[in-house]
Amino acid sequence: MLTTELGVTRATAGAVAAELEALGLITVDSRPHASAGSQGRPSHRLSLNDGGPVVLAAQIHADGYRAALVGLGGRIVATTPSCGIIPADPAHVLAEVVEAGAALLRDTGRRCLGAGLAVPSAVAEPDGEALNPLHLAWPSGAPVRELFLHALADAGIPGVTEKIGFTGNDVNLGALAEHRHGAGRGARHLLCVASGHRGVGGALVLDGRLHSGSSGLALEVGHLTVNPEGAPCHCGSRGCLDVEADPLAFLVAAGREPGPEFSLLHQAGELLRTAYTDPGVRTAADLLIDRLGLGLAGLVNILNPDRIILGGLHRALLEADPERLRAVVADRSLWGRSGGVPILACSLDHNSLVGAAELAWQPVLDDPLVVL
Amino acid sequence: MLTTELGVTRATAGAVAAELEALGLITVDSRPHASAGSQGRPSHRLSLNDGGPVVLAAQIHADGYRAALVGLGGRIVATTPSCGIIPADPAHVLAEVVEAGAALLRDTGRRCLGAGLAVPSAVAEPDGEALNPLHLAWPSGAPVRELFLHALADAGIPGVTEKIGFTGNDVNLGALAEHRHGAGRGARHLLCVASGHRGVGGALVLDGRLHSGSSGLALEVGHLTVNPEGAPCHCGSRGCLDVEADPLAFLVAAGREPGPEFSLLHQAGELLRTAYTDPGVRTAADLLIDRLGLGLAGLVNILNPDRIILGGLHRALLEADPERLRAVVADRSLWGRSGGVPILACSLDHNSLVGAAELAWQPVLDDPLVVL
DNA sequence: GTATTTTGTTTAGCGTCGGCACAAAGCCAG
DNA sequence: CTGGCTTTGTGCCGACGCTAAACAAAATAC
Repeated sequence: MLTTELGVTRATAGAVAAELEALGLITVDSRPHASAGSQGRPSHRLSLNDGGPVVLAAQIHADGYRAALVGLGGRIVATTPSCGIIPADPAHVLAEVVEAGAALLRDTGRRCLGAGLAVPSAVAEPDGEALNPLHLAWPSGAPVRELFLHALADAGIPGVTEKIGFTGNDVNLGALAEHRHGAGRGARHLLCVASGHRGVGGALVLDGRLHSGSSGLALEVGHLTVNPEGAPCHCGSRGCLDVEADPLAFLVAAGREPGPEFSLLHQAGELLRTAYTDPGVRTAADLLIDRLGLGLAGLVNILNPDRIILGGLHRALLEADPERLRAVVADRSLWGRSGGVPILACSLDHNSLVGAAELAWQPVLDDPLVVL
Repeated sequence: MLTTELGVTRATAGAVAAELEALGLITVDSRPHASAGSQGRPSHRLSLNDGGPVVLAAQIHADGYRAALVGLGGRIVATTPSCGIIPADPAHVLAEVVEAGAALLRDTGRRCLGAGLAVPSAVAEPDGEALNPLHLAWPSGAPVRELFLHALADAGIPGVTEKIGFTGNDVNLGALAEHRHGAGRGARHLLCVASGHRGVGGALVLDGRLHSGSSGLALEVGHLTVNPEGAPCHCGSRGCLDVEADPLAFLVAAGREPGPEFSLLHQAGELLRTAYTDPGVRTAADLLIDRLGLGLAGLVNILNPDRIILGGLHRALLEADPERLRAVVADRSLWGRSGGVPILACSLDHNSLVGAAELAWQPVLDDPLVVL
C-alpha cells in the first residue's frame, strides 16, 4: 500500500503498526492477497480490528437519545434504537443514555476506552455547559459535561475512570466525523451547515481541527440575515437564517400544519421526497434554497472554505435542486463567480455519534500508551 | 528574566540566544544591570539588535505608497514619507515603492533579509493576485506578488534573490502585527476590522497564524447586512457594511461633501475629532457605531473571538463612544450579554507595514540558518 | 532458475531536547 | 572579608523520534 508515502518512512510506519497491533486496535494481514497489480513483494494489509476496543458515543437530539459503541475509523459496532422523549431534567436523560450504552458494553463484552457526547446546543468552554438548548426544554447553562461524567461514573463504565467525557455540539461533531471519514475528507477548510429540528447549526474544521471559537460558541450561523422583511427572531433581529431556513419554516412556507407526531425534520424531508412536484411545495423549497444560499454566501465571504457539507433539511434541499443552490451561493458570494465552492451532502449515518466517538478516540491516537 | 519559563529549559534558551547573537539579530548584555529585585545571579539581558539586519516593507494605500525598513520585533528603522498618487499601472507603482526602499537600504547601509508588501485588496492564493482593488484603479487580478518580485529583482535588493516577496492584504497584515507586537498580544482568536478609505476589511488571527481562507479570500466582512433598507451595494445586496460604515458613509451621514484633497479617512477622522459636539456629526457617529456594532455582532456569532481590534475609521468611532459600541455588540450578539468581547483600538503606527515585515521575517525565525 | 522489483525489518546514526551537575554571580549574615 | 544562600548560565549525558541505509523476504518477469 501507499502507507509509506503518507509522509513517513517504512521503518516508522512499521513501528507504529506494530504498536497499534499490540494494542489490539488493528490487525496486520501478511497473507498473500489479491495482487495489487504490480510486481514486487506485496505489502501487508492493515485493517481495523473489528473485534477491538470501542468508545461509548451518546447523542441527544430533539426527539430522544441514542447510544452507540464506535470502533476506530468511525465504525459503529452497536447502537441502540433512537428512543425516548427528552424530559426536562438533563441529569436524568444523561443517566438513561449512559445506562443504555453500558448495556451495549455488557452485551457485547467490548473494552471501552472513552466516551463522547453530542448535544443539540452550543457547549460553552471551558466548563462544558449547554447554552440555550431551545428544543430540549433544558435549562440554559446546564453543566452537561459534568453531568455526563457523573453518569459515566455512576454506570461504572470501566476504563473511563480518570478520563474525560468529551462533550460537544452535534453539528460540530458531525463536521468532525465528515472530515475524518465522510464527504469532508481532505478538505483543509470545511464548513458544515445543518438543520435538524429548529434553528440552524454550523461548524468549521480547519486543518483537521474543530474551530469552536475562544469559548466554544463559534459558528452560530443561525443569525445571519437572509430575509430583511422576514419573521422576527428571538435574537432581536428579523429574517434570521434560524427562522427562515429550518424545517418549521419550510413546512409553513409549504402551507402545511406541523404535526406533533414526528420530528419536524422528518415531516419536512417526507414532504420534499413525496410531494416535490406539488407547485406549493416546489415554491417553498425554492424559497428556502434561496435563503439558505444567501446565508451560505455570507459564510463563504467570511470563511472562504474549500468545501461545504450540508446536513438535515439542508441536505434534502441540496439534493432537491443542487444547481439552484450552487447558483445562488456563487451569485451572492463576493468571489463565487470565479470558481465556486463545492457543496456536498453529508455522507455518514449518525455523523454526530461518530464525531463524539472521534473526540473520545483522540487521546488514544495521540498516545496509544495511555491504554495500560 | 523569565525566559526560561516560556516553555523551554535554560539550556536550550541559551543555545538559541547564542545562535541569534551569532547572526547579529540580538545582543546579549551580561553586564550587571539594575537589580531585578531579588537575590541570586542576575540573568543576562537580551535585547534586539538595533543595528542588525532588516527587512524591506512596502505598503500601497489609497493615497499613495510608503516603504520602510523594519527590524526584528516590528521596529521601524527607517521609513519614507507617504508619497505619491497611485497610477493605474501596478508594475509602475511597485517599481517606485521598491526603489524607494532600495534607497533607504543604500542610505542606511543595512543588510536586507527579505521583503513584504501590503496592498488594500484581497490577495488570492496561491498566485498572489490582487482582486478587485476598488480604490486603486488597478485591474482586478493584477499579479502583485509576481510584479513585486520583479521589482525587487530589478532594484537589485541584495539577499532576496531566491527568496519570496511576501504579499498580503493590508488589514490581514495589520492584524498580524497587532497580534505580535500590539494590542492583540496574547489573544488566541483575534478579530480585526478596519476601514481606511472605501469599504471595510477584516482579518482573523488564530493561534498566532493568519486565517486567510482556502484561497486567501476570507474575512470579506464588508458584505454583512447591517441596514436592510440601506444603500445598494455592488455585491447585489443592499445595506452592506461596506457601504454603511466606511468613511464615505460617515461623511454623507454627517451631511458633509467629501472633498478631493485628503483621504476620506482623514476627512472623517478630522470631523470626528473637531466637530463631535455638532449634533449632526454626533448623530452620524451614533448611526455608524450602531451599524458597525451590528456587523461586529454578526462576526462574533460566527467566529467567537476573544478580542476585537479596530482600525481606521472604526478605531475613531470606538474612541468617540466606546460604551455605545460595546453595548451594541453585546446586545446583538447571541451570547454577548454573558461576558462580552473586549473591543480595543489598534495600537501600532503603520501596522500593515509591520505585518508585511513579519511575513518577511518569518523564514528567518523559522530557521535562522538560512542567513548564510 | 535467475534477475528485478517492491516491501518489511533491522541497524546505525543524527538532531532535539530535558535532566542534571557544576560554575558563576549576585545578595545576606556574621 | 568570608562563608552560606539563591538564582542563573553552561556543559555533558541520555532518552526519544526519526531518517537513511543495508539487508532479508516475497512476489513477478524473463
